[in-house]
Amino acid sequence: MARRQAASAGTSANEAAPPPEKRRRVRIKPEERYREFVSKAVELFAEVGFDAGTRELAQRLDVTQPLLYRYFPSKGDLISAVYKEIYLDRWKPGWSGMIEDESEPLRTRLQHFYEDYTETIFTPEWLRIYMFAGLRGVDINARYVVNVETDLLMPMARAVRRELGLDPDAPIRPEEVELFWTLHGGIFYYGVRKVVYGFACPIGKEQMIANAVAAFLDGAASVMRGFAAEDASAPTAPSTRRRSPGSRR
Amino acid sequence: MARRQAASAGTSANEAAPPPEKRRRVRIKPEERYREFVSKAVELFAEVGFDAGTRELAQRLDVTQPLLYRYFPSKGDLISAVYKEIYLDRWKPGWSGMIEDESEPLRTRLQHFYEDYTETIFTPEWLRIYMFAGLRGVDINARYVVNVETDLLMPMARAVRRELGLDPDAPIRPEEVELFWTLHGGIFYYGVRKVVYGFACPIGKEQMIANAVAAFLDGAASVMRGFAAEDASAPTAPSTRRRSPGSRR
DNA sequence: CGCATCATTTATCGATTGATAAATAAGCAC
DNA sequence: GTGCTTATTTATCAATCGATAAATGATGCG
Repeated sequence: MARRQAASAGTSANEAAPPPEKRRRVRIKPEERYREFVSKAVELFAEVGFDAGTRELAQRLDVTQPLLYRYFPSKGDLISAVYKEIYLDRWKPGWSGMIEDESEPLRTRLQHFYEDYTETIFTPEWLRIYMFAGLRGVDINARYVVNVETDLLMPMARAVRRELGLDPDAPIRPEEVELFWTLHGGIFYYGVRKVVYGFACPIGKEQMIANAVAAFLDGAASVMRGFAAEDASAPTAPSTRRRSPGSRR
Repeated sequence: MARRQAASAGTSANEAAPPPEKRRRVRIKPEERYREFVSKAVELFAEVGFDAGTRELAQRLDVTQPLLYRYFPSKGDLISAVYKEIYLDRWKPGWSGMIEDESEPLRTRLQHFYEDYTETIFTPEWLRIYMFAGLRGVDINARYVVNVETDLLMPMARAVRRELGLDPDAPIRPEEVELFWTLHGGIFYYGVRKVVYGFACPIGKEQMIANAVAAFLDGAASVMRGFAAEDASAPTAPSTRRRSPGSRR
């Protein structure tokens, strides 16, 4: 917790930094600089968090700190650019189609989807920035979570319904979405343990996905059949608060 | 991102803080002060993160900032005390017994356990400090994760084995632990979405647990029977790398 | 080559940080 | 009440933060 101590143990003459070291000043196209900045900012913020200093970022870029303010009016704007890079640019629109495309069996589709999805998010950059952003209280994570529901979990729910011979176009119940969240969250948390907490997971990613999907699909079937039975017995007012098969009390 | 601006728009005479406001100075027993400090530090660090200032903490305690350094040699020691409060003091040793006690059906036990466990961890303080600590890279989360495995997940694995008529004393395979992690992580992530990301979960905690446990127990049964079959066909070298029933490739 | 543009650097400000030393006073023992 | 212990405050330091203004020089165009 001690402050960074004086780097060189030389004469602490109180004035004049030891190595003035004329800087080498190269000019680079603005667009390329911008990309450099955002890329390194993603890396730095993922390591340290959004409290990382602009001076440290400039040092990693081999540039002076005020130059950052030519490209980003404030540190907040730099952070917004980082958000965009992680949340928007790395999202693949093909994922929802991948889940609903019926040319392969459901289990295989989910396996392939989650292998691809986790290849995107199981990196220190993605996971750590996602967690840092969530803790900062910005609404971005809440919005991302909405995307996950509409573009990933609801397609999954429809796919499972087709598999079970249930109506895929009937409105998806909140309980169903929540059920798929447990699969999604379980897989997500594997990445957090491995990548963020540095925990040595003894099982490979593919095998973990295979087991999770297998167990989930088996178990979800009966639960979702239960949901459908409830809907059939009371077809009106389909959304609000009703018992689920496993719930007591 | 702008720095905190001058609180009062009065005369910025450059010197002399506007309200000297003699402080009221009450003496409190050291032990009680210590508890006060840790308690408020938990609250503050959970909100802001461990970069929260010692002055802000002192202000919330209605005390001056240097007083903190009489109780904690450095800010790092304060953080350690916060860790202890969250990770150690809030862990209930009875949980593992709760899972393995066979006086109730397994599904009921898991339901009750997770209701109790989530009552402990589904608070802003617990979840946010857990995430902040994990991102700081301290080993505490990795150690906590070991505790979860040995005291929660492995008891669950044994319980399910008994349920299925399998040998509960045979060594638990890594694949099995990993399988229970998906249940645990799925439930955990519900709390993160709700408490940390502020996402409005449409389903109550109890109902979500009920559905997750029901789906998982159904699905886990077949997967774990598959594990046992593999063990039976090759009883030696039980641990390393083998196919699981759901895995392709 | 000379010149203008603008990417980059130097210098610096005011605020805030963790931490230390010394002065002060609240509360208990007598 | 007197006095001692020590919990608490006042004052202050050096480092670091985000941000701004002005000086500088690399590059491309004529």
